Amino acid sequence: MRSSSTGLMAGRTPRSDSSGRIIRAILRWYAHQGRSLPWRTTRSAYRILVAEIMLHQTQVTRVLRTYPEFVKRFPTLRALAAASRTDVVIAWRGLGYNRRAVHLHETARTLSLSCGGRIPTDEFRLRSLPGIGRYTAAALLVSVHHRDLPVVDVNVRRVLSRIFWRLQTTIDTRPEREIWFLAASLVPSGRGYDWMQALMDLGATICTARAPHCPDCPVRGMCRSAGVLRPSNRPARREPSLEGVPDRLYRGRVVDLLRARAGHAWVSIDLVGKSILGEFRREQKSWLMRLIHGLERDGLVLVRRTGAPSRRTLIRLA
DNA sequence: TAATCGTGGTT
DNA sequence: TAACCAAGATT
Repeated sequence: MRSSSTGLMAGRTPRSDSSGRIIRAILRWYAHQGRSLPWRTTRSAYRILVAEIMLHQTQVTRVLRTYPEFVKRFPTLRALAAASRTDVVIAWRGLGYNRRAVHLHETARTLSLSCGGRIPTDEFRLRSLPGIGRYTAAALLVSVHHRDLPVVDVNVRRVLSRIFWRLQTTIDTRPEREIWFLAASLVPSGRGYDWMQALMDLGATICTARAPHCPDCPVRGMCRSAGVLRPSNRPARREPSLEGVPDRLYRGRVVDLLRARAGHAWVSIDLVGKSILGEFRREQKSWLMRLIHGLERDGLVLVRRTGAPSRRTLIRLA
């Protein structure tokens, strides 16, 4: 039975009468227009875990470039656990958010020690793992065990917000908790997996953030925001930067440099500074050290100081 | 709960 | 180029 008739949405969500039609229309669309992705055809919980972590805040097209090679290099959870962190970070190249590689590696080691190499079926055990939060725990339970649970990511939040509320601009969404509540009432029984994938595909290809393609949408006739969303003019937030280049980009450059020199042991921070800045001036040293200590905190690099007389600071991948 | 953190690509 | 964006996590 479709959830539209369960009464769970009483008084809280608009159009509860038509949600069944909306669900069916989206599932039908997904059956024909859904994307074909490698982590949708595997039965391996490990491979699904890798994909989910890689997909955090990362476009599918970018994950597609790295994922196949990564799971070929580390075909099982145990293989990943047995690898060195350096090798895992190197294989992570091109994905960004390098801390995710550290977290994934930690998770692999934890699970192969304590859970016999199995992915937990318990939400709270999953969420105790580094880098796994509410979204990822739910996504894993749905993808691996085909549980009928709500899963809310940025796509689902955007799509459901637009369908069920009449929004003004493309950046508007309803609050997180409202969407989780609504999402829980929509999951079609026995089809939670398809439903999750369908919503994400719709959000990624039709109901996109900046320029939704409403005419192509399977629920254009039932969506409260279809055709009415205006672009927004919200001012952007400033971020710390050195001469216009945000710090976060330099972080990535430091890791890239170390990746390229893997096996060459330690690199002095003067060389690091020169490499990423071109010219490394004395007054930039404290800035660079702050950057490097951040990487150290994240478990990405090791820092070592040599004694007198040279007193240099050296770093390498952890 | 909202703000912050954090990469790399696109527009 | 600056602003925006992408299968979030954390505090």
